Amino acid sequence: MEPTNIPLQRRTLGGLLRLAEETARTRVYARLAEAGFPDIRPAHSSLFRNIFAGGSRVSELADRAQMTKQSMAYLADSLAAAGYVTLEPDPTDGRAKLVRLSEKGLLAQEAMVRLSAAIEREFGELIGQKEMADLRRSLERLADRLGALRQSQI
Amino acid sequence: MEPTNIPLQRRTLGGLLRLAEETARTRVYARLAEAGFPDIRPAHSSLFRNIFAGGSRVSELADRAQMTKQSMAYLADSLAAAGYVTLEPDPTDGRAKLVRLSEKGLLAQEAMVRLSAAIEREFGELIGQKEMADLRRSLERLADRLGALRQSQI
DNA sequence: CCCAATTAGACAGAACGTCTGTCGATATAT
DNA sequence: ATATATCGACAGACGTTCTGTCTAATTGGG
Repeated sequence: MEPTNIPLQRRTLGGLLRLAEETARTRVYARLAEAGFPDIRPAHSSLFRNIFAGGSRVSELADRAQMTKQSMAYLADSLAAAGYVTLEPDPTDGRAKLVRLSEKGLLAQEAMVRLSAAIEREFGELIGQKEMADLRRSLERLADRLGALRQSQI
Repeated sequence: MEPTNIPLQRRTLGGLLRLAEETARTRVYARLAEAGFPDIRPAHSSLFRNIFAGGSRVSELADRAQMTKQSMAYLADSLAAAGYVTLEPDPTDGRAKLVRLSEKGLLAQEAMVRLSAAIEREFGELIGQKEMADLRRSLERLADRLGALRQSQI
């Protein structure tokens, strides 16, 4: 029997990215639950990642997260039900709704950033902190260039 | 007004990985559709990634893809309906079902690998081919170490 | 050889996150 | 002042995953 058991010789870039991302995501949300934030799910990160300190509108958040207003409204509602954000009418625009992080929401956001950094350090222990720093820098550069592309195409 | 408009100063590792992965995924599946395989969706990659040339069982595929047998069976059924795989009873085990790539399925798998390589090259044009090669090597090392961890924990 | 335990998959039901399409209310610009 | 655009709400759908339960088939220990 030949040792041709590996389905794909060269792993795809997408597969490699996905494995790293999924591992990081799983760890972050598991520890977030242990830390007292069990009702925050991965999808909520599009809100936490994009909200401003003074509050943001749903459509503003949807724009930045590159998703529909409906989807973002669904996330905002579920986070409001769990007490992470408050929803108030925007005084400057009668149509709009302001999403604002509550005290608990701020703590959760801080915990997410802290846990993400911890997992980055753990990855660094596996491949070396210097190599991990290089990896981050490359991903940042890639993200910047891809973002620039997206801007210019609009 | 302060320029404190960026919600998070330091982008999280997960966010960076997700952006790269999502961009690669979107491009691969858009071009796959243009190349004549419009009914292949991202979820199907867990099957294409893990299937052996001689065919594989559903539970074998589910194991390797780290998902439930039900989920993999659903993917296999939908790919069978679109003609990418055939489902035959396994002659060596009356309970089992063999999933095998059809001619069309093989072509699709090749196209996916080819497109993935093309997008990797495009990313390399953005950040430099050498830096891209380093990035891949780091991700491969990380994947290997994470895989080793997972093995030892079972 | 038989019975118990395991394994392969099927089926039903649910949850989650996303989408489209339509709608009323409010702002904005000509 | 009216036409157009925007904000969010509502209803409905789809894709992907999960749990839980079930039958059929296989395997191993006594």
